[in-house]
Formats: sequence, structure tokens, C-alpha cells
Amino acid sequence: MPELPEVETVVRGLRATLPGRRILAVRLGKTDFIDDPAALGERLPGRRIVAVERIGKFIRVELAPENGSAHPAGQPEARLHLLVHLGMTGRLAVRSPQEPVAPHTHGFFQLDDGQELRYTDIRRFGRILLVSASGLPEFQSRLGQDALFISAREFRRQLVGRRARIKALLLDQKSLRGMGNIYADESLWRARIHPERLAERLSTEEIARLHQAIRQVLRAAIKLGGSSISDFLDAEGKPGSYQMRHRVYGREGRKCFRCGGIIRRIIVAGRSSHFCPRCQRAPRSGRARTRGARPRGARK
DNA sequence: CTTACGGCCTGGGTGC
DNA sequence: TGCACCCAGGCCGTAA
Repeated sequence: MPELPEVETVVRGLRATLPGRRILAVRLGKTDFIDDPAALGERLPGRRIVAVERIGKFIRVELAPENGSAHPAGQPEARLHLLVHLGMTGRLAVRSPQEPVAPHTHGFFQLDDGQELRYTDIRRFGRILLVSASGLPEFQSRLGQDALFISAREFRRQLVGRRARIKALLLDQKSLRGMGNIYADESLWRARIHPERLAERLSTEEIARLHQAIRQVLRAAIKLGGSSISDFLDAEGKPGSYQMRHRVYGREGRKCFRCGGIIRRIIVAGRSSHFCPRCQRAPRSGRARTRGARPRGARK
């Protein structure tokens, strides 16, 4: 599942080859995950890729108009941004057209060096959209600050007074962007905070610890090229190895590396959450009331 | 307004 | 070999 470290890994890979390339043509397969499929074919060809960046879990490919430098005055939307969200199973990689096309490849962007950028997505939970230069700020404003760069002060500001469970807030891209399920669990473990704790009940010290933990976990994961659980591969097709360092994610029933407790998995904010019940203490009160754990309907 | 939650999209993996 | 079921991230509608 591509989260911030995986997307960062892909972006770094693409950055090695894409900038300077011109897009010659676009070919699409299924398009139900693309906001405006027709716009890709109409507006991309001829444009030059000038940058590849990351916005949370989105990949941003910046495209300058045909005549590169001097854009005519009166041209309202000189630059375009191709935004790609990999969802769960999305992949974006530069390949030679001769290479066999992986199943579920739905986007082909022909480049001027004979290669092509391919988008592959088994589940199509990903998303592709085109945003104009003027529309980019609005797009960004719908997301919080980047999880990797958010300051301790801003992080705290996002949590203070929030009654939601901390896990839910970490996953909420409006609080901070880039976090996903794996790194939320790993960060909470590292900070010794139970995923069901209410944000407003976290101490100043715990918030600081969590902020630290997030940075450390994300940095370490990026260093190892992200986590390859099932099928994540970077732009060159190589897997990451941070899954070897997972402390709770995917370790249900196994021993906590820190205290020897048995890792548990529960559902929080609709997502499976892994934690050590011994060193991540459950909230005392508040649970009784919000006891949503009761199964809906008669399960039999 | 904030939060919680179910449902939906899709298809690979799993277990029976 | 078949097949029901689970699960994943994001988003949306609804309810409290």
C-alpha cells in the first residue's frame, strides 16, 4: 500500500528520468479512476515535464507548455499538474514500449526519448487528475501539512481539542497528509500510544513523542525504499524493505519487540489497527460510552 | 460543526 | 476446481 514513504520512493525514482522529457501522446485503458480522461489526451501531448514532486500521497508531475520557457502573456494556465494517487495497488513506472505490458495497465504516456510512462493499477483505487497552476493552491488547501515536515507546533495544533481517536486523525489527510495505516500503527507503537486514545486526552509530552515517532518512522522507511507487503515496487521495479522493520503492522499474535506483550489487532476508524496492549495502554474512561465494538446486527 | 460508521469501488488471496 | 468471504484507501451519505 503506497503511503508517504512509498510515494516518496517512486517520486525519487521518476525524478531521475522524467524531468526534461516531453509527452508525445497519451493512451488510456479503463478510465473510471480518472477525473477527466479526455483532458489528458487533449492537454498533455507536447508538454514538457519540468518536475516530479510529492504532495502527501499524490505524485505531482509538473508540465510546462510546449514552448518551454517563454510562455505567451495572456496564457492563463501555462503550467499543468498531473496528479496521481496510487491508491492501494497503483504503480507508475517508466518502461520501454517493447517491454510486456503488465496486466491492469490503464495509462500510457509516450515520451520523447522512446520510453513510456505507464500507470498500472489492479484495483483502480487510485486516481488521476489534471490541475491547472491556478487550481493547485486550492487542491493543496484541502490537505493538511506533510507528515514528514509538519512542525511540532502545527502537529499539536491539529490535535488539541479534537475528540476523535488519534488513529482516525493520523489517517485524516486534512490533519496531516501522507500518513496511511501502516505508518500510523508503527508511529503509535513507537510513541507508546494506544490507537483508540482521544486526541484531546493526549498529554503535551505524548503529542511531542508522537510527532517525533512519525518523523523517525517515515525517515527510516524512506531510507529503506518503503514497505513492500504484497506488491509495492518502486519506479524501477524494486521492492522496499521497511516491512522487515515493522514492529506491529502485520504482527498480530506475535511478541512485542519492546515488552514481549502479544500484539493485537482491532478495528479503529474502520481500519485494522495493530498495537501492543501492554506498552500502549488503552484509554480508561470514555470507552464504555463509545463502545462501538458491539457487532452491528445479529451476527448469529 | 465534529465525529462515527456503513457502504461502495475492485480483485487477489485465503480458507473451506 | 469452485466459490464465498475478507480486506485494503478514500470518499460519501447519514446519523448522532
